[in-house]
This record gives sequence, structure tokens and C-alpha cells, in this order.
Amino acid sequence: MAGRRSRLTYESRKGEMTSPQTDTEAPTTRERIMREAARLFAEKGFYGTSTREIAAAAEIRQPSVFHHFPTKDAIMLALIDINLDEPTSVAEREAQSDDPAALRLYRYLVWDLSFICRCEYDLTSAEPIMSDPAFAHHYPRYERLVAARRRIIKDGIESGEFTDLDIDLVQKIIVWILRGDIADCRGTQPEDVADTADKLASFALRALLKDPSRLDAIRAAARV
Amino acid sequence: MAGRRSRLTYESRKGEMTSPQTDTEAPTTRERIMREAARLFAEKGFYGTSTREIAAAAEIRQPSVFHHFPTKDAIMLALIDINLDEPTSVAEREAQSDDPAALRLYRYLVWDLSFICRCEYDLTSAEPIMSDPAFAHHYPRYERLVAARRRIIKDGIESGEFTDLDIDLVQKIIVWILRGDIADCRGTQPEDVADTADKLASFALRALLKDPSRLDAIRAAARV
DNA sequence: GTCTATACAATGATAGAC
DNA sequence: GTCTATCATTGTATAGAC
Repeated sequence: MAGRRSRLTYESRKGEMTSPQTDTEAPTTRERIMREAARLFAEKGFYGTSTREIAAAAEIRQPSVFHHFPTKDAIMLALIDINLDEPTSVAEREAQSDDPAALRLYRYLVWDLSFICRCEYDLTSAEPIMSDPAFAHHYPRYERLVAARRRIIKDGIESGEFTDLDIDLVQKIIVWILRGDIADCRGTQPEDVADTADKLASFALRALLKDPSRLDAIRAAARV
Repeated sequence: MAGRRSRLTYESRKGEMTSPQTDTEAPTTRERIMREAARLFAEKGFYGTSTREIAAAAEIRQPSVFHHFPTKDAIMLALIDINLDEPTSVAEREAQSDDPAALRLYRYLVWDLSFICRCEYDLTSAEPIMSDPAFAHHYPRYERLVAARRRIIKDGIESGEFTDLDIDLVQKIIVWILRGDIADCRGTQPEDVADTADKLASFALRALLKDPSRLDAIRAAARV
């Protein structure tokens, strides 16, 4: 049921999304530019990748890139959008839920970790660029995602489900795990995605839960 | 005793090190170049930082940089050295120890997390550059550090101290925490360093330990 | 050891034909 | 929508005076 709902949300948004995701149609030039740019940004960084390399990988000439994106920055911005839009929406929904915090955190983590690996664009470069002064305009958007995650952790500590740890430190570790997984999952098979997401989310919850034996019940509850 | 020993190792090495660390002497031009380069690499990436910017920050002219380093790459290589040399040495020593794996992992983590924050060069850029094909020559050196950490985790799982988790996944998470702390600790006060290192190492061990109530005993044993 | 001057390749972006 | 041709700028690195 939960899976069904998120799938519908997904489908209904597809028209306005920049990604074809599971479509079988041939990718448009714009999509090819984004895909190859994301791959190259992940490998050599945003500044280390030239528009000529992107064009070559997308099999067009360098000036043609600028027909689809006004600047090189705009390609990065499109990737940042993908990296922030849906994850923020899901995190905010979980932040407002009345379920136990441990269940909400587990659900969010599994969803985000899966999203990361299923996304056809390599988002490795999109996370660390948020610390780049040149892209500082997007701090406020990122802060919404941070605030939603923080809320869930805070609820868990206040309800006594989680050990009384430093909220911001826990928040940081969660971001590091998400970023690490982004950088790590390039090319992972769809089979392993759900399994890895479960293992990573379980690791975090085992460290957080005052009673780690609750973990299996939480995992079972999330599968409903 | 352990603290004394590592301090002596430290001091005896100082002559051949590129870093003045706790010295009160004015930094040499070479040190200033490395410090400012490290700071700028962390902010805008290796490729996003020009030798002109580095020179300006170090208060010299751009060609003067090339009197101290043959190429721009060589500045990065000097930072990679600092990021790998001592941590590998400490990890390999702990890998060969006969102490319980949980204690060895905790000790290594606290040492490395403290090293990261106490290092006067911002090593943020040195870790991810290991995935950059242009710096692939250093894979073998990095692999030694990875192997030593892996050994400790493996020992802990085989001895039954740790939950039976995927070794490589645990290894990855530990790297993510170390990298995250590197990127996070720029400008942290020396007071917080030991406390943050303990909290991060404790988080990892709480997730790993089959019996989390052992954590406080481990922390106490490491303080001897 | 630092400087000025400069070589020369690579960069992001534009103009205008097709 | 893609191309060729090109521009202004910035990049790393060198030569040689002081």
C-alpha cells in the first residue's frame, strides 16, 4: 500500500520531471547531457569537467550544449534539483507522521538510499557542491531537508526510543552515510539496492536505538 | 604510556615532516602554500582552484609557487602523503595487536579522528581525490590502510564481539565517517576534538557490538 | 627565493549558417 | 536543433632579471 502510493506519486510527477527514469524511450539530448555530465562531475568534479568533455560524451558538439542549458552551472542546478526535490518531500512527510520516530527514520533512510541508487543520474557531485560558495543560493532549500531529518531524530531522542546523543552529530553521520552511498552505488545492480539500503539504515538504527532488539520489529513494520 | 609513545613517535618524525604542527615558528612559504592550497581545494575542489588563487592566498606571485612544487599536482600529492602516512602506520599497528578487536577499532578511530582535526592542513580534498583516475597511482598506498582497517573489523566479527555484518559495508561506513569528520572539522577548537572523536567512535561501536553495554568498558580501557 | 613577462593550451560562451 | 568558426578569459608552466 505504501509502496503503491509512492509509485503513484512518482508516476504522476513524471511529466514534469527532467528524468525519464524507467522509460524505455530513447533519451533526449538534454537527458543525455545531464547523464554524462553527472557521470563526469562525479569522476573529476564540477570544475574539473569541461563542456567539451560533456558534449563529447553526449555525442554532440560543444556549443550544442548551450542550446539545452544557458550555462554550465545550469546543468549542475538541474542535478541539485533532482537530489533535493523528492528526498525533501519524503523527509517532510515522515517528519510530520505520528508513527514511532525509529520507524519513521528507518523508512526515510531506506527510501532515500534506494532513491539514490535507482536514480539514473549519478548524484555524487550534487551533495558536496552544497558546501561550495558558488552554489550557496541553494542553502535554504537544503536546509529544509536538514530540518526535516533533524525533527525525526529529535522526536526519537525525546520519546526515549533513541540514546541521548548529540542531535547535530547524529544528523551529520546520517548525511555522511547518505553521501557515502551516493558515491558508492554507481553501477550497482537493482537487486542489491533494497538489501544495501536495509543494511545501512539498520546500522544507523542499531547505533541509535536504546533497545537494539527492537530493530527487527521496526524493519517488519516498515515492510507493511 | 600509549599516549606517551605516540607523542614520541610524533616528535621524532617532525624533522622530516612537511608540517610544523605545534611549532610556534613562522610558517615557511612552502607550508603556507600547502595550507592555503588545502583550504582552497576543500572549498572548490582541486580542479576548481587555480595556482593564481593559491599564490594570492599564500601572498606570493603565481610563478613563485613553482619554485616550491614542480607542478600543481605535487601540492596535492604532499597533502595525500600527510593523509595516508601516519594513519596507515597506526592502523597497521592496531591490526597486528592482540587486544580485543573492539578496543583496537575504538583506539584507531579515536586516534584518526583526532589526527584529522589536529592536522593544520585541511585534508577534505585528499580523501575523495583517491577515487580520481588522475591520482590512481596512489591506490596501492591507500589499499594498505583499507586492508589494515578491514583486518580489525574481520577479527571483531570472527571473535563474536561484533554483530555478523558485511565486512566491506562496515569498512565503507567507517570511511564515510572519517571523511565526513575531515570535511566537518575545519576550524574546530582543540577542546572539542577528543570529545567528538569519542562520540563518533562510540557511535560506530554501538552499531557494531553484539553487546553494546561493553562500550563504556572499552572506552575506559582505551584511556589507560 | 621572488619577481616580471610571457608562452601557449584549454576554458565557457556567442554569432550566425544550415 | 545542431553545426562551424571564433572570441575573451583563464589555466599551468617557463625564462630570465634581481
